Amino acid sequence: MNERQRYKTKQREILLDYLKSVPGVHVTAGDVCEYFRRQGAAIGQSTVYRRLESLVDEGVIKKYVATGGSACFEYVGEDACEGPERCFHCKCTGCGRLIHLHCEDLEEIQVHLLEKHGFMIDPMRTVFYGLCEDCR
Amino acid sequence: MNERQRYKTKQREILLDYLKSVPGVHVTAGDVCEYFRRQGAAIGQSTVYRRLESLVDEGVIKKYVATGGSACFEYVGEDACEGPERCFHCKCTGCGRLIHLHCEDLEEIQVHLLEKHGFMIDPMRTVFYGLCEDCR
DNA sequence: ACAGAATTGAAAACGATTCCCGAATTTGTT
DNA sequence: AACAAATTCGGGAATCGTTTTCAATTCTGT
Repeated sequence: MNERQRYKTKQREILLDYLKSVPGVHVTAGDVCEYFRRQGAAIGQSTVYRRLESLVDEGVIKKYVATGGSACFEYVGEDACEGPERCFHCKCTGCGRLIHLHCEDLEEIQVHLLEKHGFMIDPMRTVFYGLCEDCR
Repeated sequence: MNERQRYKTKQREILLDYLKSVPGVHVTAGDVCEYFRRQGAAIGQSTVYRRLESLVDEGVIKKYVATGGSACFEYVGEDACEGPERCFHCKCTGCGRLIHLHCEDLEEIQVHLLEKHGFMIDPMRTVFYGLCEDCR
């Protein structure tokens, strides 16, 4: 529906580069701002927030809820979930690993939620929290 | 270690009474304040926040957190139909509402994730993000 | 009724995030 | 290269939800 164009700007690029450089690490918007401030790089904080949000929309990074604090972001590795729309993610609260799932059965919950509960889930923004195989 | 005494005050009592009167319903601190303001009841907002927090500590109510918006609270009834552990939450990115779901079909995804992917999802921590019926 | 401890409420402080808006940048088109 | 339109930028102000401050009040056990 909403297919407006994305401009690729310097700010967006260095932000993504930074996130890629710290894989598996939770980073807050504040962390990002501070990092770039130290670097002397020019990114306003509003831009940081804006770009983080759009990267989440694109499924390139994941956003996590920090209980009583600021949101955390993390780069979704290259291990390509071909088309982020079709891919779910699980975050292990034990080891912190981010697990990619492309499973057709899981897509049923999208259908189920939509048809039975009228809720249209957004896989790009949704993360399952729990324990991975190793951590149990 | 820290076993300080709790005083039972009028404010604490009417707050808990209110929460008990709306079982299974998500209530924000703001909701509570507004409700009491309408009632003409005397509870300052700081007290609302403080008492909500201590009720959470005591395990009397549950607190739910999601990105973008205020925390929700819910009374954990004695009857408490199979408890909050058996219940999923959907957060509408449109209106910001946090929606409760206890649906047996949804529990299948727990089973599925566990058996097929070895991942043990924690419903208490997991929130589905997307659009609710009204917002689509 | 007393003393000490805990709670209260109003206002201020606070941190995280969003909004505003004029300026700058990017893109596709001549 | 020059242009116009769309998008993004950044700095500060504004907003939101929540916590803190502090003097006054209320609760508890004795």
